[in-house]
Amino acid sequence: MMDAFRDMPGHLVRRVQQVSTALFTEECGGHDITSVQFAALSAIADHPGMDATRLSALIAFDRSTIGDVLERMEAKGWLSRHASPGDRRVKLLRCTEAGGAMLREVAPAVARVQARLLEPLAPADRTTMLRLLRQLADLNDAAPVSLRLVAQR
Amino acid sequence: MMDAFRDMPGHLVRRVQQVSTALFTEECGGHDITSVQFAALSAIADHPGMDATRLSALIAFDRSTIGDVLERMEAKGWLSRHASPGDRRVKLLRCTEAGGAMLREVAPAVARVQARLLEPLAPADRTTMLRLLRQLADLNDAAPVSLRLVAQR
DNA sequence: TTGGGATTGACCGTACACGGTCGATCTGCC
DNA sequence: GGCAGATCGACCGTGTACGGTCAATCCCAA
Repeated sequence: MMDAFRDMPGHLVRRVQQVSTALFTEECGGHDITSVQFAALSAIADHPGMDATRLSALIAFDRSTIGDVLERMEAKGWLSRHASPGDRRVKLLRCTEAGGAMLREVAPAVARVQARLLEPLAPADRTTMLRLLRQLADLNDAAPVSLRLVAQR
Repeated sequence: MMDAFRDMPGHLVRRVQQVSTALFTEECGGHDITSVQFAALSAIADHPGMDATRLSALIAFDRSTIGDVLERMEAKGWLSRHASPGDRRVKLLRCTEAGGAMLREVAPAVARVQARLLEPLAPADRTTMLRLLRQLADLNDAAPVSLRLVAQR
């Protein structure tokens, strides 16, 4: 079986991920933002005062990684982290003015990424693809242990 | 639009990638092999005497990364790198006995990963998903520049 | 034949993924 | 009231992604 891995769903998903990243970089590269940072900033703007653990569950992030991502975004002035009055362990996240401006600025480019990603499919297939992706993604049974534990609460 | 990014194809693809990785780790974690290393070893076994650049094009790898991956696999004794007689720049790749044994050993686990990844879909949808993924992945137009350049030759 | 452009692998820097640990802190249960 | 267990953020180690540079080498054309 020559090059059997080429038809494996796992490998294909990895390649589509590559395409997605490449499109994002092409459309938004000039704004010094990554797809991961956009998702995080977007979620923080929608849920002001959230802590990092809740954010990681919301956007399916590894808790170990999110600290670095937030630090980079804080350095760029897109968000603020301040201690929670009720719980001294927690740092609450808020989107700054600059962060909101960045979100509005890249929104059209992000929309283009999504459109271009599914563009090669027939219009009917695009809807199907979205439905199937959602089905696979929503299987937290298969999600990393760290995410699964959080999701159970 | 609350949490709009949750329905974006880019975000969904990222999450499916996560599921895929988690399944691979769960099934093959005990063998000290990653999905990336499996794809590389598999390709080398199918194409003995290939060089690293050709390998990176075949399995859609970044040329900058593949050196480290190969080094780790060489350290585990799964492959050998020796100079090409014709071109002193090139290092030819070959799968060792131990590498071949590892491939045979994990093959059933890798097959289970692929099955489990698509398991939540209806049988008819699995075929569709594979077709759509292939369609999106084969768009080298959208592939990273480094890969596109190699593919053009 | 020689020089310029292309190719190869090594390397660097940054960003992310994920499993794991640690100290500080909160919470529920006895 | 106090202690065990859970949680939070910080941190570490390894593996991967990707853009970029560099020296060595190859190849083609002038």
